[in-house]
Amino acid sequence: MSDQKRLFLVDAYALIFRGYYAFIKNPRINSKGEDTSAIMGFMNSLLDVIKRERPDHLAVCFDKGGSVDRVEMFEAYKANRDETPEGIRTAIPHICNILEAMHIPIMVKEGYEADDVIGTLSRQAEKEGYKTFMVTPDKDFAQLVTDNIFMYRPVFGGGYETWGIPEVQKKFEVETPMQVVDFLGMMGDSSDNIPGLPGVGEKTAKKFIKQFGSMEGLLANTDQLKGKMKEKIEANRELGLLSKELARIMLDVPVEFNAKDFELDHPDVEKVKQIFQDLEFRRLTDNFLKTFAPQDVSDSSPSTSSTTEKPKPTSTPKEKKSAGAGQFSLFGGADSDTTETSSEYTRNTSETTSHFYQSVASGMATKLFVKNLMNQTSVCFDTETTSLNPLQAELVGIAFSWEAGKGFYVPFPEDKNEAQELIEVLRPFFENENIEKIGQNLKYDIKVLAKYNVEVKGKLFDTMLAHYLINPDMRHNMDVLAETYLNYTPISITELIGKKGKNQLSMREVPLEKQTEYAVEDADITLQLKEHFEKELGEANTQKLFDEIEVPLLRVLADMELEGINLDKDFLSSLSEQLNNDIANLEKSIYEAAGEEFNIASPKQLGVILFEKMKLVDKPKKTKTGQYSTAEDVLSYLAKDHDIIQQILDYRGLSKLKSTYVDALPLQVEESTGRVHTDYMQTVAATGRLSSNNPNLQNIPIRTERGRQVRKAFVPRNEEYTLLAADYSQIELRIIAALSEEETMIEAFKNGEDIHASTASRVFNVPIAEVTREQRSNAKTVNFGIIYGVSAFGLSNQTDLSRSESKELIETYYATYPKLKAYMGKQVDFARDNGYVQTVLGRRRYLKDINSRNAVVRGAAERNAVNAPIQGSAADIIKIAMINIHQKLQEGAYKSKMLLQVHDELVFDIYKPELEDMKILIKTEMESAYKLKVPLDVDLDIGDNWLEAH
DNA sequence: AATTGCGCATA
DNA sequence: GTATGCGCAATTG
Repeated sequence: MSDQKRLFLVDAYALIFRGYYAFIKNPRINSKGEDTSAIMGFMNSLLDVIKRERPDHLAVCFDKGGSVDRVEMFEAYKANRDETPEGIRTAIPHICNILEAMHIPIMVKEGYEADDVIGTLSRQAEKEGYKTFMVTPDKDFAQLVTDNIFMYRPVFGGGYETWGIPEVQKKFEVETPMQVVDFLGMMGDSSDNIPGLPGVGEKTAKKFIKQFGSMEGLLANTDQLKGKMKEKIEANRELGLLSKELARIMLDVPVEFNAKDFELDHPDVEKVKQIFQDLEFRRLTDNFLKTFAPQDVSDSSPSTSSTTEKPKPTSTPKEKKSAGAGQFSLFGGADSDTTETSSEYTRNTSETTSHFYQSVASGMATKLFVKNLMNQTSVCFDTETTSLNPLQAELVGIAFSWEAGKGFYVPFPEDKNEAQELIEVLRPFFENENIEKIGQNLKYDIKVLAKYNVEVKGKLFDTMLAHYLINPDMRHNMDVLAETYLNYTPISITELIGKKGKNQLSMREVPLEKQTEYAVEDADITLQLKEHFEKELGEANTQKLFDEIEVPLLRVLADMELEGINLDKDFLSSLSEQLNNDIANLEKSIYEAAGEEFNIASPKQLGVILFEKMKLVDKPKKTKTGQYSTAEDVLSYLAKDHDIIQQILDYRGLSKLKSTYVDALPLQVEESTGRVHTDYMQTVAATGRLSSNNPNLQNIPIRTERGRQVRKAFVPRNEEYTLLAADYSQIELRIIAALSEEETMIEAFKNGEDIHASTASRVFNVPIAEVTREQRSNAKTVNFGIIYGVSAFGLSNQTDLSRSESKELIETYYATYPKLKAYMGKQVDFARDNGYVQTVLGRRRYLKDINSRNAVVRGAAERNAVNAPIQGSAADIIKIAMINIHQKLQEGAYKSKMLLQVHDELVFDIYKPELEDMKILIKTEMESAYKLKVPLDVDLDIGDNWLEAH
């Protein structure tokens, strides 16, 4: 560890904003009526940094008067930023006073931004042999990073991450941090109003950086570009260069780094105490005194871990992280869970890690292997197949691992009979109740094995599901997990079988040796991930969710997917013909009205016809890409004045219907079963819902008469069966009523009232019998809106009400249901304090933006805080119902099957003789899945197709 | 052949 | 206002 001096440069406004918004919903106001939120927030961060890092040198940098140079270059620079809030402006003088009393130097330079001051100072310090840490969340600073200059970014939930050169290289895909300027210049930055190059976003910018290295490189080589992109860039040379200059942090601010002045000195304790007292800070005073107590701080500081590392924190991260090993926190006292220790490392791969992977080829060896396998208590396995579609997949091999770094691969013969013989040898393992099976996305393996008539029994541990509960917002690919948690890069599948498309190999064509390396590595890594996640699941609720909901559900979903649903192809093809007719007719009259033929489906061409040729409107609305907007709402508005518009809308509707459903669905019928098998994704929706794809059976039309017809194509297995649809009535509204304990609403549900009419009767103050259709409809819109976190603006867009009428309606609504309002506020407060919200079963959704200083971003997080527990609890409840129903169906050996889930609805193929039993079983299980203060109500419908069963 | 934005289907 | 997935056009590789 070096004993290089460490300088911390704090980006004051960034931390002040963060602090201020942390308290925005319940601001700190002292008895003098001063809003002290910003001061409190900032001081907490500052003390936190000092406590964690014990810098020897520290300064706080402010902006002053904005950047004269930048505004001179570009008038709009930062023009669309909100004005500084009152609470922040008044805080600044106080903060300066405190810093002064703490003997912490304040660096400002009129006409320069803090970025520039920090940039300049960090370079000067570097020359004098310092390591500099720029304390800021702002990504722009990445351009300043060098071997000796780091970003020290606060991350949500407390803690910091350090960005050195490797992090910047990775994050921005650049070779040197300096290229971040080119990158930002190319793609622009809307919050700073850096325009960027038109048509260049993140992807293209990264590509250009790799290809040309810089903005100048790009502009000098536009001859290598083609088409539209070439034109646009050549036409915007100046803009590009300007953008780059705007993005560049200046390094020549007339300030001077004087080591002596920046030394972290002892504060004038009395003076600071006095100021804090005037501001009425109690806890902060304690915190301050502890931070500057002369003794060893790491023992007294509450946030430090109990490990007895030396109190003096270490310097720049240097250690190599070893795969699988616990992370060693490089900043002595820092919280190791949230401090990301970086980084001069290369990631491990199978080439740099010792391992023992072996294939088990001969019959004799296989028998010995299975004998060994059966002695294990917990084994990770992974199937390799010829297809991602489990119904078409043939086994190519199965990898097993039960010890990190070791594993075996059993290759499968191509001959079906021989393969079946081999699986019989392995059957005892899979069907053993006492051996735990570990895997990544086990639903897939279970489905593949089911096709070989093998059932996977015993306890399961799915690393993908585990990670979904631990961190629902991340992706859960094994490759990503391995890199994140094990610092290990597995062999990529493309390395083995090539890019998707023409020359892609089947796994079968890969040499055995490579199959073994790849497959066993997967099993090995998954096993190691399991060990990691097992600990993280520790939280009582999460563990329970995993064991009692997600893992059992995986088997249920596998069965539903294997079952599929019967589709009436003939019906769809006749529907398709009808649609074709109608579309052709519309097409004809549209071309007539327009006077020419064009692609109606192309918004671009359509816009030109409508607004340039026909000039239907004086000043047409444009989209942000500069085209005429032909969006639904714009056109609907014009529809009553122009027949052609209505025809275009009809055309669009019918084409969409035809292409997305009527023509697409029959193509998804699985040849081997003659049925449609959707794939439920258990780990994509952040709220805990399932999603469905290939095909998506959760968005089959129902609202319009025409669209609804598609549902007729979903039919029972045969004449002996009927379809049954069971859906929860108003489940989300019942949940919010129950969780908020809003008695008025709870009573309405208990009495079985029409909840929207009931709401209307109360907010419009009329007897329930006299509620008009319009009143009920408006009440319904608000009821739904509440679940999403309504605004008056949103409501007036959805109803005929004006903005002020909407506002009034919302206020009356809250007055009618005061506890509902209180509940929403509580959720937001909880999120602010804890960084997450949770469902009835403790499923968490983390909301990193809940304290954002951007009002729009923060607002979205607040709506999430209200919506996620509602939507997520509903998802929890139906999952419980599915598991219980599935179990009952198995226990009773019923022929009836559960086929589909559509968020609040379950669809079954019912064997007619079982119908009465099923009605009772399904309704009972769904209504009793979870006990709330409001009864759950389920509607059942039966029919010869999905439309009738509704 | 793959990515992006738009528009639109569901709960 | 929440949560998704998919088809098409447009644009490039």
